Amino acid sequence: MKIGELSRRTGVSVRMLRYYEGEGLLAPSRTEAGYRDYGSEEEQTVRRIKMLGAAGMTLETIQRLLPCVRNNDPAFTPCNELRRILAQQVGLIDERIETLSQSRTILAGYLASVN
Amino acid sequence: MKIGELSRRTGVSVRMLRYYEGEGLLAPSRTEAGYRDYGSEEEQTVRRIKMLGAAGMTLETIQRLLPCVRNNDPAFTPCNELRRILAQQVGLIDERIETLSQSRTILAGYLASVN
DNA sequence: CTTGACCCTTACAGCGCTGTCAGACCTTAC
DNA sequence: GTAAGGTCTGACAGCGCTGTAAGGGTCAAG
Repeated sequence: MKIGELSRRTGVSVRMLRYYEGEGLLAPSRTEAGYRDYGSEEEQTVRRIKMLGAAGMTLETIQRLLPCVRNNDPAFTPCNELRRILAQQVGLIDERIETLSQSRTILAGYLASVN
Repeated sequence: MKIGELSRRTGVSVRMLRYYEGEGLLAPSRTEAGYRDYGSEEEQTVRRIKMLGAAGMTLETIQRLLPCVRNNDPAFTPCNELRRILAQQVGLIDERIETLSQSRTILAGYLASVN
């Protein structure tokens, strides 16, 4: 399928699909005319990228994760990597939540003092 | 005092002090030579900006808040504004925390499925 | 053949800061 | 007078996407 259709099916903008490719997350074949040609494999990948992205991961991080997620054959694991990265990401999120909570406390304090 | 000293005393970089001014949060007088000249009033303001900033507020938001915080004379309140903004900010933070929590759940799910 | 809908690449813009560099002046002290 | 250190303005860069626009091919239907 061509990029427009993939975009419609995944809800990812054409712009971003091309961007994914530029960042090395996607490598669709090309028609003779130079049009990107995606298979259902790629569609799957895009959905995964979208999920991981929704989880707050950077494209760069997702890229390191993708080769592991692609063949979820558990035997193929140069991907202890995977666990490490995921755990690290969770840690990162926890930090951010912690920071926000502190901010919340500060502001709530202000707010209370204005009552 | 000159900008360098204020920077040292508040821990805010010279760059950012000038930026605050550019954004209208600060308006130090100038010496004949054109040097910025800050008083203890301004130092106070910078500390407040720093706090609010640490609480995740945008400079623009802080700017709307400052005139209220400056004269904490509670009688002088065109600043019901203040309460409104603070409450709104807290809401914003809560939203972000909620989003992050969802992300965390997603990733933790992945992580568990890899065990 | 022409039109409209897609596709291609390249590149600029914006979010909200923050660092850094360049070119030039001021001030203090030796 | 000179040198060091502080200050001034203005401008470019980068973070990680994301939209948009320009200039130009491709493909299908009429």
